[in-house]
Amino acid sequence: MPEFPEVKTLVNWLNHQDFFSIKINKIIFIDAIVLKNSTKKQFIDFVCNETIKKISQIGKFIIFYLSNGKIITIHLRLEGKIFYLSANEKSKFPLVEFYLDNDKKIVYDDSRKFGTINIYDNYQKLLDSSEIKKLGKQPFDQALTANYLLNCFKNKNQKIKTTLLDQTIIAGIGNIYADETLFLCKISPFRKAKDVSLDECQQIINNCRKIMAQSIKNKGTTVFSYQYALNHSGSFQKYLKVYGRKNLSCLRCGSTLCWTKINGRGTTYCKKCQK
DNA sequence: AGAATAACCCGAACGC
DNA sequence: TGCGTTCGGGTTATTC
Repeated sequence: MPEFPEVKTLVNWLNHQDFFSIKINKIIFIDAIVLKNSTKKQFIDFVCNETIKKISQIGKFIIFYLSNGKIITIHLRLEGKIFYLSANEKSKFPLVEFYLDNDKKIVYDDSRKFGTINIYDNYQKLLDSSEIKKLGKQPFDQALTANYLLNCFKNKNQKIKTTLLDQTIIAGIGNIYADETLFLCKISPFRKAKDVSLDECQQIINNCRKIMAQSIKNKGTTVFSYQYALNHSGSFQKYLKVYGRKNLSCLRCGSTLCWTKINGRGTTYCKKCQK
């Protein structure tokens, strides 16, 4: 499932493609369920005859800047993908196809149909939108400090695993990197967030950054069907220490890794070395 | 108000 | 082979 490193990998890949400044001629909807703040007609009027100028990322959101100053956001949720294909190629689960003036198309593909696409008239409206405004600090933001985290955690009665998944605190951590970060920090996922110390907050930040940087180098983690482009997968799954290793031995102490659900999320951890 | 849970969705994996 | 059931996962809405 795409988290910050996987979205980063995708955005890097997209920024190396050749569709910039090429006119979008036509939009085909296979299923418009992904449109959250516009109708099909509004979306077509908004996008057609424009070009893509730049692509960036905020947390797990992908931001497309168009030639008219307008903005499209895409959130991949669980299974969303963006492909750049020849006009006559077909992806497996296309929902929206953007046909360009070069006989190619950009496809939003999503077997689960969980992803979201929103449009904004300008950058300020994006920043003021409910989906972006509430986001917390991004993993590599200088403003993500131990004191910031401690302050966010101090009244949280939730388990730390749940709190790490809260996008209003750190924007970009998902289930894989939450489990991996807690393992590296030797913190039990069951600990209450308010009981995490300042020093541990710093460790969470350091280890989260370390592991995400490694993942980005390896073009993300491929589990389930993640790929950042058609037939391009990441390889960071080879380096995961707990996620997906239920019942295997802990790489640090050798005891058997446990698996449980914490607020509905699968959680893998080492009972012996995570306190 | 804060926290837990249900709902969204459907392919894949599993059970019979 | 084929049908039915279960599961998962990010986020929001709903319930507790």
